[in-house]
Amino acid sequence: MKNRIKVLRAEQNMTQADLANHVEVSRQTINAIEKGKFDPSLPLAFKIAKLFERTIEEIFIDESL
Amino acid sequence: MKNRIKVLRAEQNMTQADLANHVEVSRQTINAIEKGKFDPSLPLAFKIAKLFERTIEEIFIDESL
DNA sequence: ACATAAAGTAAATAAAACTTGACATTTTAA
DNA sequence: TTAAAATGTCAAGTTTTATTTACTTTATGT
Repeated sequence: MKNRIKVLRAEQNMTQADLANHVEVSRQTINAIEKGKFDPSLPLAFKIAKLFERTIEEIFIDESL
Repeated sequence: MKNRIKVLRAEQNMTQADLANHVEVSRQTINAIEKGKFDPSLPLAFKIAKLFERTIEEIFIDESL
């Protein structure tokens, strides 16, 4: 699963730590998600989407056929 | 987290087992998700959304403030 | 009423999200 | 150019929770 978190962060001049604080996870969790090391839980995906005022599918790109 | 899976299933005359087969999880997993006992993983949420040709937010309703 | 399909639930397991801490690399900007 | 900030990474551990297996109850149709 890929995602556009990095660009959305950039648009808001937001650091990984900033985002982590806002959605209440560790900085490393954001980093790992951003790098595609694992997927966020659905609730966390919603939190992130809400913060960026986007839909989940606008942020996360499902790569399964 | 609530969801509209039950109605979407009904619209398609689909049983929990049918849906489970399509998205490759156990029937009980669908039942538990449907009853709100837990949330699906993000990949599973995408699978379900794709099957019903809906967006994730059209199916899953985030209740966090 | 009876057989069967469908749905519900509990307990156990498996899996994966998430944390912590530490350190290395890259970017920023002063 | 150098210090600080931001990012990347990795191991190891915790903990949450998704998912399964097995069993019970309810609905459906004949």
